[in-house]
Amino acid sequence: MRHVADRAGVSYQTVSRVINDADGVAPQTRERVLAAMRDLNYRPSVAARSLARARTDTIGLVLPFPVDVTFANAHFLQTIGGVDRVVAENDYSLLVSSPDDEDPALSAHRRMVRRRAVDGVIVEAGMGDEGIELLIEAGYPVVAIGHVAAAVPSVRPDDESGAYSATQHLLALGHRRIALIAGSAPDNLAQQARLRGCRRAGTDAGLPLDEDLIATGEFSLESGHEAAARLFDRDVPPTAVLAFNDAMAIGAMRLLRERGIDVPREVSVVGFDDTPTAALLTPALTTVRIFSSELGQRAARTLIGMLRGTKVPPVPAVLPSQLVVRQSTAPVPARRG
Amino acid sequence: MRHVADRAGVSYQTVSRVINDADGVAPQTRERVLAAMRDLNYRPSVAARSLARARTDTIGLVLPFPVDVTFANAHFLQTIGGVDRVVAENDYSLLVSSPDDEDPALSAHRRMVRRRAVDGVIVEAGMGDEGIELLIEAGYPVVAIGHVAAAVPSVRPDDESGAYSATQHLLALGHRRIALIAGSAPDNLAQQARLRGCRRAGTDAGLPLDEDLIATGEFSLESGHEAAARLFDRDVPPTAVLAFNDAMAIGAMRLLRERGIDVPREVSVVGFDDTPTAALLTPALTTVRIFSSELGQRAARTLIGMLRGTKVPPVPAVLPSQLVVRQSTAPVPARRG
DNA sequence: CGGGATCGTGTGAACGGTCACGTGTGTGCG
DNA sequence: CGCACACACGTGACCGTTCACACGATCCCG
Repeated sequence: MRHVADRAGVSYQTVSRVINDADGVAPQTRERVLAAMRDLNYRPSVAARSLARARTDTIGLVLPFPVDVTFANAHFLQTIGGVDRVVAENDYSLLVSSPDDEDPALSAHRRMVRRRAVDGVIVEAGMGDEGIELLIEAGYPVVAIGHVAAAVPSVRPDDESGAYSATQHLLALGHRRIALIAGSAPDNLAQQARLRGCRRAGTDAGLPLDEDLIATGEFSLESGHEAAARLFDRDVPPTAVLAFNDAMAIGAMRLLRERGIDVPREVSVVGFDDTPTAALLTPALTTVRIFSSELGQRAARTLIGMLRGTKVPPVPAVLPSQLVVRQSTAPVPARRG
Repeated sequence: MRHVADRAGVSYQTVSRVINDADGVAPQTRERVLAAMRDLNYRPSVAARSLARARTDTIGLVLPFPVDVTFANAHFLQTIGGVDRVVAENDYSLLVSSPDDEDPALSAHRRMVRRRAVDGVIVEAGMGDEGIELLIEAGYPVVAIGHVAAAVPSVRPDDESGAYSATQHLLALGHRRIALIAGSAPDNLAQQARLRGCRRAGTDAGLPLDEDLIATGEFSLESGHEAAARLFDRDVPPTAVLAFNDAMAIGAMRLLRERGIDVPREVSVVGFDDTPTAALLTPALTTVRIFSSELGQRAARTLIGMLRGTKVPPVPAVLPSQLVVRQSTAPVPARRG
């Protein structure tokens, strides 16, 4: 309905100029056009615009899990919050796609590819990389958040060194029986990096970790609770627990409280992520901070940069992680008997 | 690049037919076209398609808060999870827009309107209705989730009766000093409905609520904790607490535990929403179930129905809420002294 | 006082699809 | 054996923008 708009005197390409505030349009003409647009309550059509410009100003976000489970994880919550902010600041829209039940590994990507509706895609690493390959084949610029093997730019926390320093911290406090509550997907790269960090800290200190003390959970509070239950049912229970996210650490703390085991006097607990609630617990949780929101922001900025023509090499940007020592860790209690 | 596709023998409108699997195309031709599409790795352009069809097959979702705070609320998590599922099932895409800091009440809606990129909009009620009006003026079909005054179809839980039955439950257990932990936005309609329900339960029983025992929070665990602290600092503390969401109820329970007050023996606690974790607490939380996911699904279905031509009157669909009695409520302890 | 920049605006052709038709085959029927 | 009709496919126009140009004024300067 642009011929309606040029009822305001001029011909409709001039209106286009005004909209894209290109130069080469007289101030008064501009005013006239703007007024007409306002009067007629005119909104340009993105469809036509993106057809002509061959871009949509929309970026896609593919989630590793259904919306309700993805966002239940505080880390994803934060990263995606960061993405959203940057995306909005730069006047892009955000199109989300989440996997369905039938094909968790690929459906979200596939849906994103099928309709050519976005300029680029941010993917939260979670499952394998086949989905990412799909997107690349389809010609999308892609940046990943988290640990991926695919040859795309990515941003991720330094999982290994985070795990390393957390373990080191516990070792320094005298702990020898350190339990891990890891994730249950052995092929997850972030998971592997963290395990590597833990083990390396052990061997570096000449005190290798007890592999029997590795339990797994689903990154939920409940699964942390259950994993802790298994660990503390053992004949010789651990004196410290390092969980691979805060939710599981909180679950473990809950179990310890139920069993009347004091944290940190009897058992130390360390989390991962530094969720907002970590600081508010009693005792406040010692945890590895990974700057989730920054991760998301950085990913979004990288992608937008790529869309604007910046060449970005397909290497991961690694953001440092940082151990935040609070009240849930303490020296190992003196051995009795 | 459709002329590339009809390298496969036919002329490019036939390809269009194949894509939209319209009838009137010979099976073998169809096969030939499909093969060609596959060979050339062809994907139709949504832009062109939506230009020609005057629809985008995308629905917009406007959030009441930034992504990270919206999804931190379990209720929103569930509703939007429901929306997402239905949207995906019906082959629509989901475009999300969240408010920025400058103009929380309108920016998300405005951004949605500016680019005419969606066929219809689902809005999570939160702030006022001006944003919704904006969308209506722009000509969008809109359906709201939650309590709104605007003349649009909406789906919402029965807040009033939920609050009513929760209060009634506490009264029936003999509680007389019932504290409320409400939200802090007095003009929120859901909030008002819940308060109305509580009060009505009181007056119906001839035992009006003590208005002094109404504290407010921000629907977070921490704010529930703080509100409870204020309530239990009083000379004559309440014997029951009804929080307007589960997170605040959990916060209250945490405070009570810190103070050595047993739930439910000494104080009963009731939540609202029936978050998945509510059942997993110890003691398991008595709470008002509001079927959040169904709310979202229903909203999405309604909107999609509207997009397909169904006329939907601008009245709210009210889903019943239902009190789930678990272990956090018990008869008021016998008065001592 | 005329000619080349420069500025403001109009022109035509895409962009990649869909849709309402029109046309050429093959089939069934009288 | 010829007619009507269904079916398969091609034709042209259009959806609402942007873009590279062409064009006519205006301006500056020699």
